[in-house]
Order: sequence, then structure tokens, then C-alpha cells
Amino acid sequence: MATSTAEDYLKQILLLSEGADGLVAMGALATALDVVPGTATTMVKALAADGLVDHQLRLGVRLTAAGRRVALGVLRRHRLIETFLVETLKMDWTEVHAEAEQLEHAISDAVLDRLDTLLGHPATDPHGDPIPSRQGRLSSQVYATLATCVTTRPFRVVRVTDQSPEFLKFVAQNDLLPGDTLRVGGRDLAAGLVNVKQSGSRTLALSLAAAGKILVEPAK
Amino acid sequence: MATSTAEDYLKQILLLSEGADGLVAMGALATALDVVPGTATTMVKALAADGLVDHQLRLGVRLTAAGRRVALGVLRRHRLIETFLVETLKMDWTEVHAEAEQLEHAISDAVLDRLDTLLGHPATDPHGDPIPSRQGRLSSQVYATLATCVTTRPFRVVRVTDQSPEFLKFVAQNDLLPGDTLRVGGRDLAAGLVNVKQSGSRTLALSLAAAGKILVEPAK
DNA sequence: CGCCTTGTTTTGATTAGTCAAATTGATTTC
DNA sequence: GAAATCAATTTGACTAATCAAAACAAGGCG
Repeated sequence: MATSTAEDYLKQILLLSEGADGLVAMGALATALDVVPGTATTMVKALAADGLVDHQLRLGVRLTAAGRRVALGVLRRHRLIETFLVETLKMDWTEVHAEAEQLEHAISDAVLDRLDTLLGHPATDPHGDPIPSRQGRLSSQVYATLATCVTTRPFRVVRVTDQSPEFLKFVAQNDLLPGDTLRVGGRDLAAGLVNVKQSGSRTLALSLAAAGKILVEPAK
Repeated sequence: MATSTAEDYLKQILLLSEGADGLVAMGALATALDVVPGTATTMVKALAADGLVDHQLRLGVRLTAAGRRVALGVLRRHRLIETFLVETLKMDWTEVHAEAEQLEHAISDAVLDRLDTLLGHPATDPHGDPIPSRQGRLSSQVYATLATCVTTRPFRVVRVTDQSPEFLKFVAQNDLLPGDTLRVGGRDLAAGLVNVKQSGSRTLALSLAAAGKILVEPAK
């Protein structure tokens, strides 16, 4: 079992259930995987037969312990590969996601361990996403976002939760990379805008939706 | 087109047609790919329909120019990956073949180019197999083997043409690695044996079949 | 010359993954 | 409380890759 397609389903279920109550809707899963809903239903039934997921008919799906183990393995491979592509091969931050999407299904544990060692056992990938440990432990720290943090103190960006090249490019061009510090000047909820104050008295406006994808922690 | 399976067929046809008159028998292809003959026939017909191979009914198959281009690309990926695994990740010489078999279908040209640069544009992989250039040029130098070389002068191993871990392990344990120098003491054709004299007056006997897999060039 | 062996091709089934479209179930909405 | 809406599931069909086993072609041999 555990074909590359199955791995994709499991990984996606894991990602979509983060934060939520755990049940992932079929529609959301199908959209994320770019298949029609019926296909997702069929595949989820097969995964359920293998004991990798728990399918609540008509309500959604959640990972079993076994499925979660597989999914964390895939996620570890994905994020270590991304880190390798950026750190070692100096590839563009904004494009490694797609590369890793392919490689995560082809790389063996032996190679992965070497990579992990070469990189010094990194805790997060270049986007700030935590890398599951070899034992399948995933740091699930809850961070504030630019949409939710207080305006009274400076913050440092720790993670960007949108892997699309467009968004990542925007982030890079506006100094919102993990590690960059800033402070939220204020929010206009009616207009759905967040004002960010950066170093050098520079100011930047972004939508609440975009702000919610930038996770931060108190600076210093 | 060019699924990962098709890539494997094309690569294998290229490898099997080396040296031979160019026509690869279906049986040999099927054996190399570990499928039944009928499967090879079916797949070859499909590749022929795509203009990647020339199928001579009942006689065999050869690559077209387009097919050769694809096959050389796969071979380049395979051998560069092997080199990377050994040089950069310090993996075991005898096991990287299987790893590369998977990765060669998942790696993009962008990543491959970085790898090539990182490794300093190597001309051969760790087994001494030539790496096709980005333009699809493949050095096809003809070497003597331990089964064919003269006994009057020393030689240096340049290539080992059997990727099985067992054979590679044997090679490594007996100082027959690419770069090692030696001299053929004599041959007993009746018994099918070759006697090799190594540094330190060490002597080693191996079968003609094994000797034929070790390519050499005049030392110094 | 006809038979037999060997290798190749065909045929019919199977598995994994997918889509389009019809159907079903559940929830709002009136 | 029926009707309308929306998501989920089912059904039937398709593609890629494979196998098992039957059918076939071509030489080689008696």
C-alpha cells in the first residue's frame, strides 16, 4: 500500500485538519488535490479499507494513528527536501514547493537521513513550517498572525502558510520573510486592511486574508 | 507522454543497444525490466506510436532520434544523482543505483542543473559510467576489459559495468575500484579464469564473465 | 519436407486512479 | 412541513500498465 497518490491524500488530510476539529470535508480535500469530489470519495473509501483513515459517511474524513504516521513521514520528506533545495542548492525560495511535491515520493529513508544530517537537523523549512521528527513528532505551536496580534509591541515573522509562488514572491519583496521584524500599526476591519510598520519607518498595507497567513512571535 | 514507465523502457533500450548492432530483442528488454514478454511488446507498440522507437515486428526495437533524446536525459539524471549521492551525501557506492532509479523520474531540470554545478560537471558517475551532457552527447569510448586486455603492461580500472550491490561489493573489497591499477597475469581460457596481479604482489582470480565487466585503460 | 523449439505477439482480465453525470441525503428557506 | 439548495456518493466508462495463457512465426533438425 501507500502509493504516491495515497501519500498525497494522507498528507493533504493532515494539512487540512490542522487547526480544525479534525474532520476534513470531502469537498475541501477534492479541491486541495485537484480532483472531482467523487474521486476523493472513492479514494478515501480505499484508504479507510486499509485502516489509514476514518471515513464518516457524508461528514468527512480523519486520519487514524497509522494514517497520521504515514502522513507525517511524507510531510517530513517534503519539508526536508525544501530545506535542502534552498540551503544547499540555493534554489529560489518561491519555487521549491513544486519540486518537493515530486521528490517527496521518490526519496528513501536512507537518503533522507543523510540530508537531515547534512542540514544539521533543521526544525523548520524555509517557510517556517515545522519539520516532523523521524519519530513523527510535529511541533504544533500556536502563533499569532498579523491579523490577530496586538499592536503594542514588535513581532518577528516565524512562518508563512501559503506556498504559492505569487504569495511567496510578494512576501519576499516586502520584507516579510521569516526572521524579519515588524509591528502592526493598526487595522481597519471595515475595509479589511492591516497596516504594517517595518524597519526604516516603511509602511505596508495588506488584506486581513493575507495578514492571516503570516505567523509571528514577540520579537526579542 | 513520457511517463516514468516509458522513461524506463527507453533508458533500458538505450543501455541494451550499446555495443550491439542497435536492435534490442523483446525478450532481453522484458527481462531487463522484469516484466513478461507480452507486456514489453504492448509497451513498445505504444512507444512506436509516439514516434519514440522503431519496432521491427518479431525482430526487435531501436530508439528513434526523439527516443534517444529522452533516454539520454534519463541516463543523465540517473548518473548525476548517483554521483551526488556518493560525493555529497557520502552514501554507499554499492547501493546508490537503486536510489537513483527512483529519483531519476522525480527530479526537474532546474534541480539537476544545480546538482551538476555543485558537483563540478562530472564526466562520469562513481562506477565510471559516462554522464551524458545537457545537450545529449554521450562519450562512447571503447575500453578494454580485464577479459581482453594485454598482459604486458599495467592498467587502471575506469569503469564497472554491473550495478548489482553484490558485484559492486566484490569489486570494492578486492581493490578493483575505478582508479585502482593492476595488471593481468594470465588467463586460463579452458577454466574460464583470469589472474589479476595487484599492488603488493597480491593476486586475484576471477571468471571471464566477471572480468568482462571491469573496463580498463593503460595506466600512466 | 514436415515437425519442434524458441521467442514474439495476441487476447482477455485485472488493478489503480480518474472523470462525467445521475442519485441520494441533509439543511436551509419559505 | 414541503421545496430548493448544496454537498457527498454512486455508477459507468476510460487510460495506463500489467499478467496469464493461447496463438503464431521462423528457423533448425531429423
